[in-house]
Amino acid sequence: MTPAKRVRKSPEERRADVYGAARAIALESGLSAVTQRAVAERAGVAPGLVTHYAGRMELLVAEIFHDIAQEELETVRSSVDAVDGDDVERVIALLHGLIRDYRRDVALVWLDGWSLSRRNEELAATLVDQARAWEDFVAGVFERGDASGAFRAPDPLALARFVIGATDGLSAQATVWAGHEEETVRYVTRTVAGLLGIPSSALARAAY
Amino acid sequence: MTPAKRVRKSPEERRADVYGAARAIALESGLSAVTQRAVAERAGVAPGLVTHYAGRMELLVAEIFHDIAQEELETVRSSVDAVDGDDVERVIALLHGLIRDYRRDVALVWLDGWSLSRRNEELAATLVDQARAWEDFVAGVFERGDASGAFRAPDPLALARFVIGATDGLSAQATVWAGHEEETVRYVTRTVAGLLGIPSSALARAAY
DNA sequence: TCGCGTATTGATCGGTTGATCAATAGTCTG
DNA sequence: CAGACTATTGATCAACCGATCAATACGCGA
Repeated sequence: MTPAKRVRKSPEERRADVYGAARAIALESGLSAVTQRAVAERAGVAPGLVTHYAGRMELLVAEIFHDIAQEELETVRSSVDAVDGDDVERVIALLHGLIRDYRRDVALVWLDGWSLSRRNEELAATLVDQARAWEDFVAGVFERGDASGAFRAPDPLALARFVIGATDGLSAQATVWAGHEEETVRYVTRTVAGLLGIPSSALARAAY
Repeated sequence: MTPAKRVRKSPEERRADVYGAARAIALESGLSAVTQRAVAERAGVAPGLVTHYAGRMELLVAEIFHDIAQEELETVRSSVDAVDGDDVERVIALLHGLIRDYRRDVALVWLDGWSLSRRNEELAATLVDQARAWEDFVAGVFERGDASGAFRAPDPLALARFVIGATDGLSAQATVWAGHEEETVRYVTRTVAGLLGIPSSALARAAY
């Protein structure tokens, strides 16, 4: 056994390596696959270095979840903010982000998160934070449209919870109705549009 | 160490003990807590006896999940069948069963199931079966109401998937909107009623 | 009451996990 | 170029996991 050649990097760079590896594993194989040894191997590093940078593995898992959830929120947020049309089109963009562009890997990470949070306090706290952030964001889109008179949303927060819950649940079931994604996406979009009182003509205009 | 006194039971009875213990653990602490030793201790039995009756632990987990999911389906089904009113009242009863009477422990078992199914083939198959059974049941309720003219449900299966997905997702978020259960339940009920074209007068009649 | 069939035990194995830390070796500084 | 600082290693620990099976002893039928 010849000892592996060492490469010495700056703490920041190495930390980025480790977190990047953990993130990739989470997206590929789920949060529960983010183990010390798996991360170490993927990062091309000794197991001890992972906990050296992460502290406890539970913290690493929670932080990775935060990063993944946060990034997806930002992605959808910016795609909604990029809309220069009216508030109806913003809602369409939001629903696209929530469903059509739905990333199965991210959905599974959320699923693992809910399941794992029972045994990981930090993860549980992070999960609640992220869920709240999503609620605020989605409710904000509804609220704005209601204020501008583009559609009706008397209870934006309740509707936000409903829409988020529905899309979360539906993506969990993705394994079941594999092959019916397009159909389901269209159905959800039309349903939410109906709830907001958005006429079908506006939907058609937005390529639906 | 004095050896524990043995009690000899019929295989059927002992099997029931073991499965009962596994079921209780699953409802209390989640599917991932259903381990050989935990089940053995709870059943007051040696670890070896658990696998002796269950075969592999993965099979036991899958069977336990099946039993829990199946029983809840039957509970909701019979509460809907017990309605002697019209089809609108059947839908109300269905939604009550899906949401208001929602059992958090069962919801968490479903959550664990989705998460664990990635590493447990039998569980994955059982999960798909149960999800289909729920879809069929809920779609059947909508279909019947549509046929009788009590409400409109042009695409019962798609609506069933939507409603189930929404309630699943919402129950996953239960920790987040703790304290807002009643509000959310009412909102979902009114929303689904709206989708079916059920007038608010009919809802009011059913105590909503 | 005895004996036999079998239900039951519990120690054991190989595997996984997270955490720890003395030893090692890069690399920057003086 | 020498030395010190510190990033990195990897073996090691205890705790868990599922699976196995020879040994044991319970309790029914004769």
